[in-house]
Amino acid sequence: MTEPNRVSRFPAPDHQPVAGGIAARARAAASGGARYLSGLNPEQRDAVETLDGPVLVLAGAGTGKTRVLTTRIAHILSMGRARPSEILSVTFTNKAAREMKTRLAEMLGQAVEGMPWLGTFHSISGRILRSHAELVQLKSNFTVLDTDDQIRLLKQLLQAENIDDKRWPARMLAGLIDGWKNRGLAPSQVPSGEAAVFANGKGGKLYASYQERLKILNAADFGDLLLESIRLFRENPDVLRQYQSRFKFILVDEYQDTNVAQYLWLRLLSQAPTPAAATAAAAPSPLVGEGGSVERSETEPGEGFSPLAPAPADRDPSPASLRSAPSPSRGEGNDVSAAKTALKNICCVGDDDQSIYGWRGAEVDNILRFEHDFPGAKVIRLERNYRSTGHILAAASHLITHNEGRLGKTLHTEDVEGEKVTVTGAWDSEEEARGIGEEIEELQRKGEHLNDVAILVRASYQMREFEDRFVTLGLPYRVIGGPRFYERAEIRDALAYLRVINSPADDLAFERIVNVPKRGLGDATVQLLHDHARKRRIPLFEAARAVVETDELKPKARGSLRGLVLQFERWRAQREVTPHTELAEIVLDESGYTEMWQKDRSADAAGRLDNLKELIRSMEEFENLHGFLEHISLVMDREGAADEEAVSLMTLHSAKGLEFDNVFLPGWEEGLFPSQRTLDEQGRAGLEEERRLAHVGLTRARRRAKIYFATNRRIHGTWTTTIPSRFLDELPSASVEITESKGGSGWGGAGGYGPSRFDNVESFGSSYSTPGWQRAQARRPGAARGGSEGGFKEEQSPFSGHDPFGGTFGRNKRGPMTIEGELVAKSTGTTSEFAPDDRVFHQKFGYGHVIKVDGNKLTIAFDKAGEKHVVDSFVQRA
DNA sequence: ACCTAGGAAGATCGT
DNA sequence: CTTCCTAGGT
Repeated sequence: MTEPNRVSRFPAPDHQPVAGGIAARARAAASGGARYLSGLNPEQRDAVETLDGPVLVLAGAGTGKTRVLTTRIAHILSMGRARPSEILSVTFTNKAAREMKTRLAEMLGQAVEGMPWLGTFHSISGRILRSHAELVQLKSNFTVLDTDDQIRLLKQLLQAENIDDKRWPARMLAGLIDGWKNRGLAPSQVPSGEAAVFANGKGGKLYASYQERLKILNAADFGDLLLESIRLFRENPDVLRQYQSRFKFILVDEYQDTNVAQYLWLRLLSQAPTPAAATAAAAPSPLVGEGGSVERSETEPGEGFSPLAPAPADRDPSPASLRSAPSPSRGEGNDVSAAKTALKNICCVGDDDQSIYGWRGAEVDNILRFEHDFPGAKVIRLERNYRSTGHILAAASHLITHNEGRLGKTLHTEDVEGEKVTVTGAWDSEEEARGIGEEIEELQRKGEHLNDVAILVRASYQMREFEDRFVTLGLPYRVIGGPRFYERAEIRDALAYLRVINSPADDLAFERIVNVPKRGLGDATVQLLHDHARKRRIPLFEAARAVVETDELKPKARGSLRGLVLQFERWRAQREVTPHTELAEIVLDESGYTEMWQKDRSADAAGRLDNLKELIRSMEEFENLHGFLEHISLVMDREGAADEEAVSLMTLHSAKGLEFDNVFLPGWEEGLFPSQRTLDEQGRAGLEEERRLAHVGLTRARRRAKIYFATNRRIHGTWTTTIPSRFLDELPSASVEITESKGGSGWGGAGGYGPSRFDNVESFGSSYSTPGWQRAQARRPGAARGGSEGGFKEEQSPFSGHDPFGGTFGRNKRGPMTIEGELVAKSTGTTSEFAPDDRVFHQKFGYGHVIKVDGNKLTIAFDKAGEKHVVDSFVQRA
């Protein structure tokens, strides 16, 4: 996959496009008078055609940002200004990278493999790091640790230091270390004041020993990918030079989300090669700067803008001040013109109003200071929105004006006014879900496609309610960016096996699976291995191999461990002769891992086995095990069948960059959105970020934006009354319509809920009086506590009108009852193939038995998930 | 070594 | 209401 040699073979003096290559094709595409340029508005065109010097494109939501980026690449190629491999193009998410590849492919006709340096900051950094791993004390097959591994490792360190991990949780330390890494700070660079806040001054030391451990484990965490490549560049100017001369053009997407480390990384790469290299590389490179780059490198890597000599920590530990620290050295000596020619052709695209990753270390400051950081930069604003109707855009624009400290853009559209943004109050979160469910069904009847409908939530725990509701309704949905595929336990276990095969020093992986499935190797055994390993400074696996030869273990454990060691050795040998997918199957099989789940009768066991199959399927795309493991933690995200009609359910964060005709925005309540925690921790800056998030949410909508809030929401399991979000008051009334909830009572309406709501329960008919229902109620003692197993809460909670069959009850005479009527009528028309007491299996809820049948709607008591109402096509006979 | 019950603590956002 | 962790029983 990656060719380690590729980089060192560079630089190639030849700028002629390779015949038949991507560039040639781009040229061909351009032959008709640059056809790809037509259809761009003047600003977009300017952004595409301004190739020299730094460019900042301020692109508001829906103004054609991605189009500009991809067209710009096409333009560079077709002008013959660079070859595909000389363009560095970074995005934040894999999704965005993929999107760009697809769009480019459309524009140029496949051949995007020719763009090797299009990817996320992390994947590109990782790739660079692997080529020079030994220079940062790693081996090229190093493991990328995810958050879970990170925490476990830190826990071990805390234990070793005898620090009470109750008082000083590993999570907190992980957060601190992440923060430091985001700011480009190595252990020695952390301001002592900050290093002291954890565990009575041990924070800095722990960070240092964590980094040491990582090297021993041949591992890097996410932050390291950037931090270590920065170090690589600084400590090895020749390596830096290679990349500097390689990349003729740099493009950055979502620049507003870059953190300090990413800024530094970009900054290093965007310099023209330093003099030492200039003689070698600059000559055949007429593209970069005029007359070669003879300027003194005001940026001797390491000094110039290093946050190493940052503001005294006691002045103000806020990131902003640390961030501004480098500026004096950067700005001083004002040889602006020199700096101008020293900088490469870097084009950053972003929108300060969509900066929503402050918590991850993003510095809006980066974009606000662009002109300062890249002197002579040209700033281009894209303000014409091609996405949303007038009212939606007006609402979003007006809302965001409440933020101070923005660069200021005025979005406008030539689209029709369209429908007003609706704001709907629901009594509680269940009603909210019900209301949205019904609105979606209504949209469906109007002929809308479910693919054009999205629900965007602030926090992922809001999703559950919708999922439950949609399962009940039989409404297809897909969760986007939910729990990451590779974060699932079974995937991580499987990967751990493969990791141990690939890299015997991977102690974390070994520890994870040494007793999974159960092999009788418990804490005591593992402890013994640890002692051995530490004493002799060898990996756990080696320790195991050695210990098996002694009689330190009880015979049973010893035999079991020996078996495991032998198995691994066999697998490693097989690796040479067996295709990696096959090997994976063998490993999962022989280790007993598959069997473990096959025997498991719990609800999700079947799903887990499916996931394992999917994992193996996904391995096919890679040449070998090594290549697969390299990419897995960075690139892997399951991409469900996207062509099926389904409502999309996701967080606001993961919605960035997407658009839908119909967007539902539930949960606009104080405390949830804006999130209390953000407010507490970041004050006004936090509030502004939340507001930007709201802005992002609204601008995802093309034709309909529907905001909801609930008056009561369950927080930590207890019902709490909430107040509507302040953001609602910040919407322009002319573009907003207050509507009544279709899911029941509505909040503002005359009196809302009366006691009469309950009166209606009886009259609602069959469902509550049927024997099945009563039996169900009788056999559910949990109901007395508030329905711990789902459903049946209406008994003691006057708030929740949970209706078994997905309709609405209550006294809303119009709409809802009709809908219910339809549903009931439909359901009684069909006869289900199921009967009470049938044993069934459900993809999501697992095994259970049928309590009641009503047409195609079943009431099922699931073994694990409690009682649910589902459409019969969702279950199968067990 | 394994399992279970029970308590305590805790919950954005994601490469 | 969850998940995580510990303690105690087998």
